[in-house]
Parts: sequence; structure tokens; C-alpha cells
Amino acid sequence: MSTAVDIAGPSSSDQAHSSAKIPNEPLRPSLKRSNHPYSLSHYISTPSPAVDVKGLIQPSQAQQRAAQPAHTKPRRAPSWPDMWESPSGLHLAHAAELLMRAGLLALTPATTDGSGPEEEEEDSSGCGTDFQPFLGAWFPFSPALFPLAGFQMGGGHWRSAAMGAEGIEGLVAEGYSPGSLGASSGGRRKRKRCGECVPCRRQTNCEQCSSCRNRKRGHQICKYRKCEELKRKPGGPGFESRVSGFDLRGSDFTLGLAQERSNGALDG
DNA sequence: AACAACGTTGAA
DNA sequence: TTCAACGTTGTT
Repeated sequence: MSTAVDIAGPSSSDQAHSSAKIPNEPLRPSLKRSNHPYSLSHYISTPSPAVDVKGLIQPSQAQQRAAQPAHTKPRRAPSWPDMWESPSGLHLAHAAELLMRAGLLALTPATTDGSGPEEEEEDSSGCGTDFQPFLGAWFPFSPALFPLAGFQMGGGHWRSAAMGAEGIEGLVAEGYSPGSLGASSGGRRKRKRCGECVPCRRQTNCEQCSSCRNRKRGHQICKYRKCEELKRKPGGPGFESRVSGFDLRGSDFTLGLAQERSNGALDG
């Protein structure tokens, strides 16, 4: 029931200005697409229990060098807590904790003697495949754990088949895939719009807000089409509402829009 | 906090 | 290769 809506922008005469590049239909098709490089069967059938997740989420030094040419300004490396926050506010660590409570996730002692091949070549950032800080114990991150725990990866979502897909889907990170967690980007990921909130369902740019007027340099989507999910900081207030069973997605948009209008916040 | 600018990602 | 737009950083 994703009927396209087209809330009037700052003025009622803006519709004619919509860019030819703007899709004339809701964005669901592209949102549903997933180019995840690995299928679930890949992880299940991979002979080595340790698919090179470290390589996926932490590129090699050579990859990092390639990803960051010398002429570009050095950017702050994303911190690991940041890496593990979901746009809908659920820390992956919380998901892991839930699994632990359900007895589905094993913990290993905090040994650092590098007994396996995965342990060698730990770089200065200290990011291996174990994540003690999040759980107070070591969290062995292996993709094999997710199938074991009933998690499925697909459609850009992490689902839990064991807990009931409907219930957990809203809890678990949306818009992320292992690939977007750094498989090819050296850690920088790009969230996707939810496609369901009111702004996402707008079809046209207003062409009057600062983002529209400054599109060449600003590289920003029309203010009235900016996804509500993307407006939130990952791991922000959304977390509580999502966990407690409420999905406030888009609920504050109308209020915010009315407020913006009354305040004249939008330039134009 | 809002805005502007830019680098970068990801899809077409 | 192009383009839309997200993420980050600096400025106001």
C-alpha cells in the first residue's frame, strides 16, 4: 500500500518545476533491490568458518590507500561504535545481546594470542573480529553466526527467522548490508532512504528550497523529500521507539513541516 | 542549529 | 561514465 503522495511544497506552483531526473514513481523498486555480493548460501556453504569478514569490514592497508588518494583531505575514521549503530537506532551489539540471552550466540574468552590466521596482522586500530567493548565479553563476529541464529541477509535487511521476521525486521538495522558496512568503502557507508515516509513518497522536488536551488553545489535532495530516517542520527532517539514496538517513522514530518511553514524556516 | 560546500558512494 | 544524494566538515 505504498501509494504515492505528493505533499505540496512551499508553494502550490512548484510541481511544474520538477526535474526531469526525478523519478515519477515511488522509489520502492530501487529500495528493494539488493546487490549484496554474498548470498546466505554463500556463508553457509563456505568451507572456511571464517569468511574474511575482516576484509569485508576492514579493508587492507593497500585497499585503504587506494580508497584514500594522497590529494584528498584525511577524514576522521569512523569509530567502531559508530560503525555498529543502525539507522533505526538499534546497536548490533544489542542484537547480539538478544541472541546471547536466547543462547544462540557463543562468547569466546578474550584471548589475543593469535592462534588462528585471522588473528595475525592486527593493525593499529585494533579492529579484529572480536568486539569486547560492546558486550563486556568478546563477540566473535562471524557471518556463520547469523544463519545459525536464524538471521537472514537479503533485500538490504537483516531479518530473524527464528524470532519472527515481522517482529524483528523493524528492530534490526535497515538500509545496511555487510557491503555497505565497508566492504568496498573502507568503512564509510551510505544509508538508503526508507521509501515509506511521507518525504520519501513525494515525487517531485519543490525547486524552491535551498537544497533544490543549490543542487549543483549542495548535492542535497529537496528538503521536502529528505527521508525521515536519514534525518535521524544513527543510534539516535529512534532506538527507544523502535525497540519498544513503536515505529515513529514519518510521524513527525507533518508537524515539522507545519512548523517550518509557520516559522518561515524554508527560505524561498 | 542551520547552512554551504565538497568528497564520496551507489545505482543507472 | 554520469548523476543523485548521503556523510562529513567548516562556517555562520
